[in-house]
Amino acid sequence: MTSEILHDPIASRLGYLLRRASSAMMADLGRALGEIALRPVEGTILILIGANPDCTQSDLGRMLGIGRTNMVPLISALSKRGYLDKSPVDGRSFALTLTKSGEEARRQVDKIMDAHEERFARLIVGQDVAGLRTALALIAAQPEDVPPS
Amino acid sequence: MTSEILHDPIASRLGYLLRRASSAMMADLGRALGEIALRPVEGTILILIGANPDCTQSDLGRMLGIGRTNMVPLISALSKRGYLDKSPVDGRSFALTLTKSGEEARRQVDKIMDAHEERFARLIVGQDVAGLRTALALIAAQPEDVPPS
DNA sequence: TATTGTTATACTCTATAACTATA
DNA sequence: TATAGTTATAGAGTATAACAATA
Repeated sequence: MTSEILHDPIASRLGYLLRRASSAMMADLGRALGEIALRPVEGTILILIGANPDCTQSDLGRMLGIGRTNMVPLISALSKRGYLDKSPVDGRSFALTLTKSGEEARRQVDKIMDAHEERFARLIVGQDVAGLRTALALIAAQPEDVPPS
Repeated sequence: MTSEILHDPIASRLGYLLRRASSAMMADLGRALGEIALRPVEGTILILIGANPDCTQSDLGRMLGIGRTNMVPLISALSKRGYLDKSPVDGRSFALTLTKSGEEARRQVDKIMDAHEERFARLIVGQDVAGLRTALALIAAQPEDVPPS
């Protein structure tokens, strides 16, 4: 068993390659963002609020494909940590903005994500990166992406 | 908020594209394999045992990046379902083979996975699919992939 | 001493149902 | 009637510690 050569008819499947590549890259980002005690999804939320001040947590959920119930603890944690301000605008929703320290964290996330991307870009230098992005975007655009309301 | 145009500075990140593409493709495979009441990981295990008769569950775990503790319920479920035979070879490990119905299930999985891949191949026709595979394999080969012993 | 299989456990991620308040 | 936020809960997926039997 251990001494035998195992062959892997699954390794050539596009879906499996995608899953393993995604997993490797997410693990790297998780390690990198661990330096500032943020998870990838939390870093992403800071970036998105920075780019879309006064958006709601439902807006973020729609962008990220995360159901509104699962947004609650995410926004709550970032808020308790002093990174977010929630100002009622609607009576039922809150406009989200970054606090001073939230903006500082966002800047660090951006820097960490840039370095993370650069590490992987070096791996695939010589490949058609633009084509890779196009192909991934086409695949990602497939429905699935119909998260719970 | 809802009427505003939200912009998404994260959508251009390679890691995010990978994650969304992987998620979309896994969801599609999950739906497709749902027809025979198997999850992607279970279908994959049937394929791998078919290609590697007499392998152990630890062998499979190493191939898939799944820790040995988490292999237990997977193999147990497929075995209870009558898809696997476990024959002791070692005193401490079992040689896994497909039963008649396991082999039949494996054939169906293969067919379903072929159709699933074909659906997505059509999406990216015209793109450099070989280059895509190469890039994904390079990314997937990054460590991470150091699962618990 | 290292490996295989196992149990128990815990944490994250994701999904559903049900509720309140508001538009 | 639809939407925003919330709570509670359940199911995957993944991780660690600890143990017994075997190599």
